[in-house]
Amino acid sequence: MNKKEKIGKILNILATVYPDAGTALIYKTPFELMVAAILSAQCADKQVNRVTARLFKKYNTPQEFAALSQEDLAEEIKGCGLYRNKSKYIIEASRELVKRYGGTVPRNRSELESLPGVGSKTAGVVSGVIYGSSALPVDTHVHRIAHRLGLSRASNPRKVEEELAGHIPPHQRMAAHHRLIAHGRKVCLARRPACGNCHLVEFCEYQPKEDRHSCT
DNA sequence: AACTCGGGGCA
DNA sequence: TGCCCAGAGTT
Repeated sequence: MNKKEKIGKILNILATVYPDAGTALIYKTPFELMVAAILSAQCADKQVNRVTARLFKKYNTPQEFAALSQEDLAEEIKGCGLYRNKSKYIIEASRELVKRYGGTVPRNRSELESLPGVGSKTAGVVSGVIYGSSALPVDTHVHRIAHRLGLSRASNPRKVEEELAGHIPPHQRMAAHHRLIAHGRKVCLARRPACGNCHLVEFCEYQPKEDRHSCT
């Protein structure tokens, strides 16, 4: 079985186990999606949704966010952690959007990554949605699972993405992203993976140690 | 490569 | 209570 077949089988299994993964990630505009993606760092979606529901009733555009002070926005986004960093990133990114992109969110990943607070994973999510899911953002979960399944040995997330995406049709990549994350949170945990409940054991090269459970 | 930011979820 | 995050920037 070559790697393409292996990935295909894995994604088919994940599709049956996590059919609805990622369907809640819907925002009205690319800009609101970008703000939500920045807020998502190290924070569960549930909290992000609670904060953004409140936040977007007051402000919706890059122009409005660009006019806020960091202190004011920090107060608005309390509840999903890292609020000082995130408020700074969101305001500076908004100002950059107004200044360089006419208040629109760029669709190019390298342009997105040049924005404050927008790194590899966030840029991948934003451009993935805008591009109709051609990206396969690699976060810590996707990264860890790719290693355990023997799908990539790279340490750079973008390199991992290249190796995976090459074997996945463009329109299936974002779904794969969300399903791998769902699997990483529920079963393929970083510390104590629930290998007994895993549907992918036949493809997995990872053997948890007796008393120590490292990442790779 | 290691460190910082941070509140909420969960055992 | 302590431990752990659906990251990104800095040193």
